[in-house]
Amino acid sequence: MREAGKRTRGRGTTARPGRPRQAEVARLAGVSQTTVSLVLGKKTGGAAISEETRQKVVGAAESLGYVPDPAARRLAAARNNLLGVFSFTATFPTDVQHSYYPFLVGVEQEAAAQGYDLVLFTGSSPGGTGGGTHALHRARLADGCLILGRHAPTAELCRLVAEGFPVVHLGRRDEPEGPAWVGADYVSASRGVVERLVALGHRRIVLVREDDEAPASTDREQGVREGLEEAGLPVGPEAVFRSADPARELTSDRVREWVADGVTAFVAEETDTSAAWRALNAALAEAGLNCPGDVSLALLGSPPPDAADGPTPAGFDIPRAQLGAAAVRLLAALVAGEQASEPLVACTFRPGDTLAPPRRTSPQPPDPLPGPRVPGRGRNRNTRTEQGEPTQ
Amino acid sequence: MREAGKRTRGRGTTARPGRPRQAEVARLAGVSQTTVSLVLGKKTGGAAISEETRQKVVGAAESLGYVPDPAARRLAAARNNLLGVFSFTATFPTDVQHSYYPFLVGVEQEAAAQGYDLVLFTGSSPGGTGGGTHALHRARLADGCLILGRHAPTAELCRLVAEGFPVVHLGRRDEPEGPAWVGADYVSASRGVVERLVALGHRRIVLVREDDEAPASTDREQGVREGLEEAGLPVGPEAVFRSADPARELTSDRVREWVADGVTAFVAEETDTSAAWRALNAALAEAGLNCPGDVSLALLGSPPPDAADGPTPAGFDIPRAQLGAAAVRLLAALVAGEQASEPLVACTFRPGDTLAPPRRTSPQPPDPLPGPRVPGRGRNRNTRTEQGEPTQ
DNA sequence: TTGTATGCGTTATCAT
DNA sequence: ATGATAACGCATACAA
Repeated sequence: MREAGKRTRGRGTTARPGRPRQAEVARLAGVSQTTVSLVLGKKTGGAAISEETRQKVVGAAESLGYVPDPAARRLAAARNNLLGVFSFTATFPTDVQHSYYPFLVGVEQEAAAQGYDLVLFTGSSPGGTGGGTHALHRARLADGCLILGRHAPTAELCRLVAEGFPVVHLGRRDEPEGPAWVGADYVSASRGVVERLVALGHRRIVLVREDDEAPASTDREQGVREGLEEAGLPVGPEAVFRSADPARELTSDRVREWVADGVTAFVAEETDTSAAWRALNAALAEAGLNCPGDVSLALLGSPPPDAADGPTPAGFDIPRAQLGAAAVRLLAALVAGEQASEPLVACTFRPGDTLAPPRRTSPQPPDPLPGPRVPGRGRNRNTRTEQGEPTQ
Repeated sequence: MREAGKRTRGRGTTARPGRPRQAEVARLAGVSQTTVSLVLGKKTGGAAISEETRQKVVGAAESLGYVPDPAARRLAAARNNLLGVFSFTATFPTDVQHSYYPFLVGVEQEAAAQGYDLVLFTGSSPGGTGGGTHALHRARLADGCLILGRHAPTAELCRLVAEGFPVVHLGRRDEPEGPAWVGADYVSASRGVVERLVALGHRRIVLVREDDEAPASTDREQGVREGLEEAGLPVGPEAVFRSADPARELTSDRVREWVADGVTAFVAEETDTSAAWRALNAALAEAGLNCPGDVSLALLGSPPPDAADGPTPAGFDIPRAQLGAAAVRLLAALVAGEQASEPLVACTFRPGDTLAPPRRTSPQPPDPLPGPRVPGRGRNRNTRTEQGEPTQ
């Protein structure tokens, strides 16, 4: 049935006119298609190919303007060199501030380096093929998949993971059976900040944070606690001020009280809103305390863009590009069947200009580093924030 | 030869564990693979499929998490719902200023709306499968492809186009056989700016531009000329100051001369460097002329970000997101085999605060509007910029 | 060293 | 209304 060449070409909707195939190159070069594949694929594969045939093939290919068909290549190779990127808010929101752009910088670079292209799954927006909660199904189109937003449908996600599909989440996750992830090492970074303060001579340091259970928050607190503990400083409740509404509850009176009580440095967590940081600055200003002089300040994260003109707060920056790159590396490793290693990426310390040694007028005894001194009403230091080391 | 199932799986380097295929869906549903393809492909193809089998198939596919393999689909000459994005500088450069981000905003939105996912081909960076000048080859994995940078290898590009592969370039192109494109309507926008100036009473207007042959430059000039002509104002060489090095050649003396000669308004083109605009401002400042008072100023484009604190220059903004969206719409149309329509996207006028009526002290006769002023838009006789409508 | 045969997953044609 | 079967273009185990 079917005469030769009956409908050999132009079957599909996208008729591809004269694209030369390996077979034609082969004919022109007087060799077999296999040889063409071998030569053009550069796969010396242990064996060699006579320089003569190689030349013939290359010449023929060139004169025909042969280019390999990626679809065919990928179909045959059983991989498509595609890494999916899933963001459960728009990947490119109109407000650049909240975008994943900084991560994408690293993602793209590393993907290119690893030889992958990126598939941007156009979010959970309607109109997409999958649509809605089933959006994740399209992920299988790629060799593996990167999750960006925090609002991925957990069930779907875990299903993918359970089925062995390589998935990496950008940002920490706590599910035991959840996807692999990479995240910033907030604990170490925060501890490092406290260490600097201690090194400068500060002995009473207060962390100001919002009332949030996000890992990003609890990690920072743990880091601060570790730093304090390490220096033998009190880690009791008086070391942390936690408020759901810092703007109102963090008053100038409260600040004055702290300072009178011997506090010489404040550390604020950084969040979407920077509420803690803003409130702290406002309260200090209202209390008439200025920053490097009267008290030292540090911000556990990058300053909000609208504060670009003030003094640069000391603290740390999240290496977003590196995080993106790390995520891609991890994903590539998973795709290749290798095992993943360290999911944490170190933050970089930002000296800023809000740090100084404490005023000597404070009521602190000038003793160096006191031992594990547990102050009067100190509850025990319960550093166990219990989120455990990442298992990935 | 070859026993059945001898090496059916795991041939490739990256064995993808359980990526379900249509055959497995078929087995689970108790039908043939063909039926699965029919059902999942929604191709009613003349025949119908019993609702019962359809349900079985859909159910099986869903429970298996089946997703069609894009490569296979492509190879079989079908569509992917994948749109390629090719940027010939990094898609996400570290310097956000120069990025395609604003375009991508629209691209993503419109792609989602049209039901496409995006494939970001990781630039011309080495390490990519194709690498170097052959980077464009990978495009064929998608149904069509968007070109972002200005440095795409023209030959390859035209080849794709010649072979009937849907390609849309973001930004004007002049090749007759080149890809379809969408671009900002600089001509109309520039003409509009001149019209405003004229409406304010300006009769002597000078365009300051760099020495560049890019369409973006010549279009602006043409728009200005059209605006002048329309108002019956002189469009001779004295209306355009063109310089390869405005910073040096656009002196304060030159500016004073113009003003003495009756010039009351300047229009500067906007480029990468904003050289014309900067030079103009510098010269005016040095000449002691201030802006809305002594002369009116307009900028044919968006002001450079580092000028954010000065007065907002009047002029127009390029609706980048809309451009991106328009590009996707066009590409989708091409993929669907439809014909393309209007490649130009209108810019939005920016009033700014650098415009005012001319000083009455100038030697202009206060006569109203001389000449054939056509107030309406008469949108073209136009744009005879000769790049013709895209032939796609 | 080169050629032969076969499969990758899908769509499309033609039989049933 | 379904099921075989043949491509699509390339890569590879295996034979020569």
